[in-house]
Amino acid sequence: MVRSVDTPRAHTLEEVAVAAGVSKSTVSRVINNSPAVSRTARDAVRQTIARTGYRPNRAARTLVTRRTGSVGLIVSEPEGRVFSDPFFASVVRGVTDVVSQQDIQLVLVLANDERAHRQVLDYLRDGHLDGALLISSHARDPLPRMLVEEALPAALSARPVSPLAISYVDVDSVAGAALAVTRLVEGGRRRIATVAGPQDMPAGQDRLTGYRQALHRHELAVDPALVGYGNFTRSSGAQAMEQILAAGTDPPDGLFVASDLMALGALAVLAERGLRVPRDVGVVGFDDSTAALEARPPLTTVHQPVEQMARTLTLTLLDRIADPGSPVTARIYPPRLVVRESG
Amino acid sequence: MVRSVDTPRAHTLEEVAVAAGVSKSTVSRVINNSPAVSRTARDAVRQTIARTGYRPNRAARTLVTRRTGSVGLIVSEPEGRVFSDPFFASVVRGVTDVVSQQDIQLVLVLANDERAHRQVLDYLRDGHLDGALLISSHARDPLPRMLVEEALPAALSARPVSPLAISYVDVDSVAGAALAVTRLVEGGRRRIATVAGPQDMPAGQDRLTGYRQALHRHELAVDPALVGYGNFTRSSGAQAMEQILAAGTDPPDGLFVASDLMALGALAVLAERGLRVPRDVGVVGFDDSTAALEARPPLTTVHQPVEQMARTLTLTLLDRIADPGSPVTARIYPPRLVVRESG
DNA sequence: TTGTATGCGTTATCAA
DNA sequence: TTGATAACGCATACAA
Repeated sequence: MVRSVDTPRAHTLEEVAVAAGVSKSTVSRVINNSPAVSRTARDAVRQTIARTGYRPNRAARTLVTRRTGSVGLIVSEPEGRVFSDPFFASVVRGVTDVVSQQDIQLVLVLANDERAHRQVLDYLRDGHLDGALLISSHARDPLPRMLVEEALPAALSARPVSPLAISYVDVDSVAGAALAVTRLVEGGRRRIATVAGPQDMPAGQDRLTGYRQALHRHELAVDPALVGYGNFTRSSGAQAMEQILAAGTDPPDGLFVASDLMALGALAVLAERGLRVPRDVGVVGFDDSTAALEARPPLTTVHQPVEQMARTLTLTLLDRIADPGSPVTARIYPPRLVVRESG
Repeated sequence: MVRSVDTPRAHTLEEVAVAAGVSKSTVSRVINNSPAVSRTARDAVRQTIARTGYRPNRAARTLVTRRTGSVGLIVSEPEGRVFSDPFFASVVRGVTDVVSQQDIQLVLVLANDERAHRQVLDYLRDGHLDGALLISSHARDPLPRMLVEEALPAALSARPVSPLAISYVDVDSVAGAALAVTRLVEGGRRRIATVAGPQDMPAGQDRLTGYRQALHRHELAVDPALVGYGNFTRSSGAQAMEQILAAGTDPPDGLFVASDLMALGALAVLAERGLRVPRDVGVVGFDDSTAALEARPPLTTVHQPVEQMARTLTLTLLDRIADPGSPVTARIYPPRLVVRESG
């Protein structure tokens, strides 16, 4: 960082070599941490690099190593719904955290349609991207399978819909939902409704499954009228809630909402109807990030350590890029209840 | 796209040249649309390219042209608050729309601290990035000035705090806010409150200014008790609203909220307090995107064509990258009221 | 442990 | 209008 004023900045490896009195090869070795360099040579090179502020040319390096040092963040979701989701914010933080420390670039790619899917594959095949991080893919998203078939380095931010030889991280949504509903039951609630997620996504399916499991386990009936469906957005949560309130004879005394954002929508509707939380209705949600904290009243939630998951996911991908033979891994995070006051 | 099965894929310019029976130079010229190529040569090359599925190597090209074909999306905001803002989603859509059509990569960079700021500058200086798109910078964000000082290609998503020789797009927030308040006045409201934005951001300042202007123009007093401040997040909107309701003797009969997300927070508080919109309180907000559509009840808003602005912004940057001598431009979009039902 | 020489795939210069 | 040829900056096989 410190470099004397009269030292001209070195722009190439060769300039560093000359200044340090060694060959280009030696400089290259030092930069790439080759062990086959003498202490004295290494020190000399390191010093001149520091003094001259030299930084390697990425393109030149890529040309010979066939590595770009950049990975794609592929948002494979129709019309960027993901973006306004706090879940996404956490993912980005986790990913950039890992990536920026290793001087790797994160390339943002929106892949909504067929054409965009092909583009992603081309990018990987052409070596513009070393690997791909896939965010929030729907059941019918063909991208994960395409990536596996072409053996391109990739990792998913959630369990793939059908079994696939691809690494991913996820939370145990079944257990999480069951945990939420159990808490409501143990709090004395008997008419427990749920605002469920989309049933073409594992996260949506699993949370509904967990809800059902918990009810069965406590010998409570599953009333279809108490189940509404949303697509993880705030407004869809509100709609589902309205539907539940309209359909039922009695309003529910407990509510499990399958996502953060939907919880906000559902809470707004409850407030509108004059239903107090948790006096009238106990609510437990899923916690993607801070939205749950903003909920009014504060919401008891099943916590998802999204940022940490994203870090793990990124490291997994980088491993795989470095060593294509590394095994496929699946990391399932256990659920944890964060009790605030509601529910 | 169509290419016969027995045609081996061409990976280099040279392979294409051989297959087409011309020299590398000619192939290069065709690819770069040089006019100095005969029709016959051009056709031959184009055909073989299509047949072999050849695509140029980005790194090799970058090495000689000094252009990476990628621009940075710099999110210079503490702790990615921007991410959960629908404003950001629209920006990303607009930017990717332009960028993907030109086969330019979008590199996502979170620049929260000093260190990250330097990194952005380094990236640009080192030529890893051809230019930078800056999102939502605060008053004390030094990045815009740093970019200008080093003459690095950049564009801002909003008017810079202090005058700077840098291109940007923005909406006329003063006029927009005035438009909103005027509508409330003309609807017969007299005690008009505002949930204002942060006063260290132009968007926050201007909207408060517009609010004041409109009140003055209609000879209504500005009551400090009717002004609350948020930071553009949903929860801060709720807090500001609570503060206003707590402070005042009478509740307001009109409300102007300086942002989309804050409006949702404010509406939730009104609902909680049993204040009906628009019966008790007329509300007009600012429309960053879809959040306003999700507002319950539907909100009359001052519309910001964020996606289009982002497209313009991107094109501006690309122009500047192509021709560094191109003039600095500022595009201010006029406000437009989208009447839904409230207000 | 070090240095020399070659090649990565393009674009650009120059001569033909 | 075309083609040889020389960079671009780096990593690496090989020789020393």
